[in-house]
Amino acid sequence: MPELPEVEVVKQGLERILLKQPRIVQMQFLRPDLRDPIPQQLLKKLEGAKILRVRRRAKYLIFETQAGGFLSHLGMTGAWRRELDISAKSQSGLHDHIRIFLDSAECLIYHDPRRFGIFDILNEETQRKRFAHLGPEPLSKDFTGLTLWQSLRGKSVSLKAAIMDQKIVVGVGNIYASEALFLAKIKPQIKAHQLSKDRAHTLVQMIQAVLERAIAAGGSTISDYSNAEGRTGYFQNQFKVYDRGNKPCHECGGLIKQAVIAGRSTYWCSKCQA
DNA sequence: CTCCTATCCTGCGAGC
DNA sequence: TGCTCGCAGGATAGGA
Repeated sequence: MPELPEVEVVKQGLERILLKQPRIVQMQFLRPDLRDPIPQQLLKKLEGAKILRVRRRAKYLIFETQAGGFLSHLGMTGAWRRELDISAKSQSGLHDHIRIFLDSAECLIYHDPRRFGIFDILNEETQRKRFAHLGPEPLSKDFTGLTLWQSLRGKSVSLKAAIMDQKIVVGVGNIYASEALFLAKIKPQIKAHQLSKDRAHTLVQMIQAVLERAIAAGGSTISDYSNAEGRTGYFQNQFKVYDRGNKPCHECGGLIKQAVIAGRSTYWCSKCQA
């Protein structure tokens, strides 16, 4: 489901919900069988603590409490939603995995049909495991044409696979990789090391542009994404190439092509991205 | 090392 | 209408 813009929008929604720093009354684990088993005992220790703030790193949400932090990765189909005035005994939905009851009479519920998501305690070990290998944030000053160009040296993978590699830059997934390459007018199939410094500079600008526009549009809703307040995004209406195989390019009228690159569906304009 | 493939899951839409 | 098949926003282990 979510790439950086969607996770960022979820974060912003959670911030509004958690503005008054509610206390965790209870963490309830309905289905601990996510990608990795949820460390329930460690997380239970956060009961009673106030949630101080929510951050985002890459596609992870990080919740900070008085007693330590925890993290959430939405995988493909993970979603947080808020419900009001429900009890721990109330019926849960089929794919509801976690419920966090707050002293504000609200409840945060994590829902994830495909179970690719991650929910974990935040400590030195998990930070190392989850974050140590991650590259720069695409919207930060650490991500420039020069740093991207340098990190692609010697890489023979396709450029599209490279910008989806979280070690090169975080947050860019399958949709925004195709969209950014279209805006930069670069063919996704070229080898990563073939990108010139000039075009690396352009690509960085276009990655940043597409992510910022998507955040402003509330993210992209393909089938089931919505933010924590239940609102869907509308950036999917602005896709230039993603999911537009065999359709005309909005810019030049040329044919949008589709192929599998590094195991993922990829879209590009046969004329704009020569 | 680097790169590629298969895999973890469920749900949904296309096509028959 | 009902079935099967292929594919879906991510990340990683394991093999070449």
